[in-house]
Amino acid sequence: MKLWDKEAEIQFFQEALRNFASPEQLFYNLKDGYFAYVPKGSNAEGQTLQSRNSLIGQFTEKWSKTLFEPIAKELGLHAVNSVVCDELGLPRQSSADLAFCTTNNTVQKPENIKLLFEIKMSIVSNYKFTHPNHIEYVGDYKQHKGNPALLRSDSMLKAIGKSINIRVSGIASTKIPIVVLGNSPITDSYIKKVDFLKISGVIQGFWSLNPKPTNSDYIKNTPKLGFQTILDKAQLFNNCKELVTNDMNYFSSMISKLKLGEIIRIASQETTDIAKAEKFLTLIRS
DNA sequence: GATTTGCGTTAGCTAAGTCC
DNA sequence: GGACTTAGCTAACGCAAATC
Repeated sequence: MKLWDKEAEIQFFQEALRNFASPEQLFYNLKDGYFAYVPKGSNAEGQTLQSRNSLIGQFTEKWSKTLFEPIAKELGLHAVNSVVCDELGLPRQSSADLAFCTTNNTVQKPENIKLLFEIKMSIVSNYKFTHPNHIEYVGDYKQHKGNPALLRSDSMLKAIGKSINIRVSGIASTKIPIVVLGNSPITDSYIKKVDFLKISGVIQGFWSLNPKPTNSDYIKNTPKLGFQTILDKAQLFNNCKELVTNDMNYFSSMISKLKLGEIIRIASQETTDIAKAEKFLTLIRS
């Protein structure tokens, strides 16, 4: 299976049309024909397409599961959609889109979840539909009005908010890496933020699974790799392996140097480095 | 120096769907 | 039936750079 590309987007439309969806559910019905997005310079004629949302959401979540399944297997894990875990603030109504777990169940204990993914993917480029089932590429994301995936500020904020929500749900979440998956680049205004989110440990990365979203310029990676464009499956595998095999711990605080120094002094009395770290983590959370 | 333009963001709305 | 989720669009606003 390949990474995200035009064929994946065309496949989505054709599958949806074959199964149940009408052209009106999937495309803007404009003067010049049916379009996935409103081209720049065109008028939306009052339309705001809603009917595609849940369809593309379901498609990208299943698509991601299929892409990650062999990777999970290689690491001795299962790729599971819609994971529920109350201790992590993931109820049934707002489950994790995708996760690597030790079992294939939807309802999971925190200790069996090894990696959490939040998926923020959409149709990226623009396409024109003509009856009965012809779909033609008409331009990249710079040529239409809509902002796909991670280029939308509210998608970024939603992903960050959901991750924070997990991080503040309790210490059970501190051992689980969180990754946001997209299929577009990010905007300039989020470059510093994604790097800071990675350095501070809140989110381990924003990964675009779309190696070539446009032929013109786009942000491929940020300086600290808070955002990365995934170019091949080997890179994807290595990234996942690193997150799953390193025994990592998230911690955060807002304390005085005096208090911090005290914690370090007490922790450093332990004999081994691991024991020092464990003592430090206990103290900083108390 | 004043005005225009562009960008990023928030608030609010929409339609379709899920869950309880 | 009600609460909530989702992604897209519009209106409005603040701000700063560009232009007149």
